Amino acid sequence: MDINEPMDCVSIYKSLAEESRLRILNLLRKGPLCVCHVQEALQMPQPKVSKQLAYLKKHGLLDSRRHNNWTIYEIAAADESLFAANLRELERVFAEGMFRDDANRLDKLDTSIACVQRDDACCEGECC
Amino acid sequence: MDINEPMDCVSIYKSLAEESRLRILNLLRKGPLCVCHVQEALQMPQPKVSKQLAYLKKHGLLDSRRHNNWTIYEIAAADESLFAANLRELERVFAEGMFRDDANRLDKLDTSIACVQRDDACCEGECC
DNA sequence: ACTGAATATTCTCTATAATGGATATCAATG
DNA sequence: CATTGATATCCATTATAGAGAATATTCAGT
Repeated sequence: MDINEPMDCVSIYKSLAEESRLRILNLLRKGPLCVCHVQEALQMPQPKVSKQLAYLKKHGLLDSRRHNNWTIYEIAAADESLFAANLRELERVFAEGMFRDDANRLDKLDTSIACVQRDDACCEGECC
Repeated sequence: MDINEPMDCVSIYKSLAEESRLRILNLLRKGPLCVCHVQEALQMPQPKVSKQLAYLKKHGLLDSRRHNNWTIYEIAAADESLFAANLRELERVFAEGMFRDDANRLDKLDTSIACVQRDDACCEGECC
């Protein structure tokens, strides 16, 4: 993602200027996730999560791939861009404890029966 | 400016998520300016410039001081913050030529009769 | 085909913020 | 004290985006 136009910058900043989207980035920085896990960790209604994920993808911050019934989202590769720089900064902010509750809920999901051992566990371990 | 709350991050990103505000930061990165010079360089209506400057000050990105009739705005000191990091990144983006026309108009103002030699020149050289 | 789970889209409502024009304030000067 | 230039605020309008509910789509398995 290369920055030439003002709109590129504005688009990135707009994408980052919403709390639920920052919370999503906080979750995804550790690795890809399916929508349902983001929904669980954020404790938000599914349409809202889906819409914000779509927003971030539309603006180039996320990639997604379909895996059976699940859509796996992950942070888009973004070396040397304004977005990459902000990811590094946010990493620092997140590490200081912002959105810790979300991260804790996600951690429980990752190692819990609900994700790993249920027969409807998604992605066969790829995303959890 | 220390970042602890999500709103701090969101507020900074919102502040940066508008083209005219980025154009203002591009002008101010070289030093303080009064409103009229920003207005000249951006070729925007005075109320719009004034409002965006007020917005940036309200959200902690700018400081201002009164000097006779003029209000001098400058970028707020922001070491070690998310804003500081983005200033560094924007410096790079601006240096690549974004908003070059604004910078050129400002350069003309800085060395022109209109600013330096007229008897209503502001700030006695402090800001131009 | 039908079902159910996962995800996406649509709709309406609401809140926020930007725009443009007019006007108000404020400080210096005549 | 009236005026002028510089700046700030107000108002009405418009545009954008988030919220919440309902519905649609997609896919695997039966």
